Amino acid sequence: MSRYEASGYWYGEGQSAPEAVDLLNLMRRYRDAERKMRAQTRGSMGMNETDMTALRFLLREHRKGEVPRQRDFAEELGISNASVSALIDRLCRDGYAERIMHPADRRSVGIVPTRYSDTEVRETLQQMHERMMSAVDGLSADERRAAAKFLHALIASVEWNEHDLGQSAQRDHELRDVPGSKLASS
Amino acid sequence: MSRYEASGYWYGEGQSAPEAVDLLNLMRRYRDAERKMRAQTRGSMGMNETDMTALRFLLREHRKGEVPRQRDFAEELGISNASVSALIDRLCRDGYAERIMHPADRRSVGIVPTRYSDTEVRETLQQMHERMMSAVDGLSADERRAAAKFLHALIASVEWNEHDLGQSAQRDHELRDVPGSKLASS
DNA sequence: CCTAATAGTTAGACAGTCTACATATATTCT
DNA sequence: AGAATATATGTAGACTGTCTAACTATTAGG
Repeated sequence: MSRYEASGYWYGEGQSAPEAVDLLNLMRRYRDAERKMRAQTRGSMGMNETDMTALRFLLREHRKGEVPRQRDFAEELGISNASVSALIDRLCRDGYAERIMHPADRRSVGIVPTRYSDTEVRETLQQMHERMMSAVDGLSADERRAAAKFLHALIASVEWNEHDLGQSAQRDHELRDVPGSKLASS
Repeated sequence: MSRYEASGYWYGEGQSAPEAVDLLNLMRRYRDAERKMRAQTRGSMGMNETDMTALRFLLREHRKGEVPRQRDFAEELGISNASVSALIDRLCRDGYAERIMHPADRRSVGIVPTRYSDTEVRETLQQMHERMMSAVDGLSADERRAAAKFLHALIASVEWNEHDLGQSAQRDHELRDVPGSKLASS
């Protein structure tokens, strides 16, 4: 209990539907749950966020039959080439990946996952993925349509920002006046 | 275009509904869009992830009439007291927060946001939040119900892990032997 | 009072990132 | 072919955010 859902608690068929704010709260709950879960996985594997993301990218590419190069990681992760060098060092040191010569370009280094890393990740993330899949499969066609519409609406709302803002921010850092409070000591 | 939706592209009423995998892909798209957007906001304010999360927590508490202490930040963010000290130093240095004496406990420091920080954040994140609200408001009651059901299902799938794993994770950090593979070069 | 618990700070170490520079290979133009 | 330029990666040194451990100040219990 103590779930804090603002208005509608059940949504059970004939009941009152959830408000927009309830849905956004649910999204936040989902995001937090996922973040927590990923943090746990990372923790148990002794990895940081970036390295974990890199490893998942590597496994994804590998399954597609691609052999990514370091520059691909830099682009995917949004970090510098130098940082990728260090990152791949760590993945290799800990036995998750290996450097091979790239077949087509001798300047490049091909990155491949070890069998170890595949099973390691599969045992954690993929189980959850399968549970999510079967859970969502239990929805009706109409419900899936509605969920997709919902998500499309949210994505559009978020992506709208990227074109709009991005310039006005770093202004007047001096004139900060503090709110009237100052309710110190007592 | 080039949206990659796997099977159903329209979901337009009588059309074929999205598969479970499509919905999970949409969730990923949403997550990536949100992450990107937050990264941009952080960047434009010159802050890192943790500091931004802390500032949003601070504003949330302040609006509720609470005056959080440093230990509250440590708990919320999952970092040590020492790191919170440094974090609050940064927030104060950059004019987003101020330390005040806590009314009830002279050991504690109360943290309050400056008016500056409120407007700064409001101008960025809150606009998006309002757009999301109105977008979701455009859905029908049935659609909102379905979206809620969808999210509940996902949350359950993710949180299931926390009870299941979590103990069998932090074990054997020593004996991890690297795969037999070693399938290096070509 | 004395002891233990709690809130915060400081110091020192470490990890992951960056920029700038260095090296090796590829590509293109005469 | 030879030179100039572009690409892919590696290395060095600095910076930031985190941690643990030790320290001060305050509170709570006996």
